[in-house]
Amino acid sequence: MGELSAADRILAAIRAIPRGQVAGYGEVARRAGLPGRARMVARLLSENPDPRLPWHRVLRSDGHIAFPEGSKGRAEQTRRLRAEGVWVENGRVRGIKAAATIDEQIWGMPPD
DNA sequence: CGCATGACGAAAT
DNA sequence: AATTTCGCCATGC
Repeated sequence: MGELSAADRILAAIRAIPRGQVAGYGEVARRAGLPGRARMVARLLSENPDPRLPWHRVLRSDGHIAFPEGSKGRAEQTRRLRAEGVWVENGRVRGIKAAATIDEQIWGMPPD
């Protein structure tokens, strides 16, 4: 039977992040069965050609967007996340821990 | 093989 | 809480 490559498992883990939610690079790596390989996740994303991949849902472990301030990527990622109802402020996603508020559980989206 | 690079992480400061 | 330091992993030269 065909074994999935590490890259395929990482991509699958990224695609598995639900809309409106986020995950850290290292977190994605662990979910793909590759603990300690956050940088591999980052490398794959940097070279990913698939526009369908929800790359914007992947952040640093501290909730920060990896792209530098003022960069196009930072702006685009912020835009995409907000479009899914994620609260982003100063290149930082809030609610990493308290991700599930009552409203999110009921409406699948944080309150206005 | 050694060294630099990078969409990283955890701990120390 | 923000930065710096150091560790890790995959690649490319």
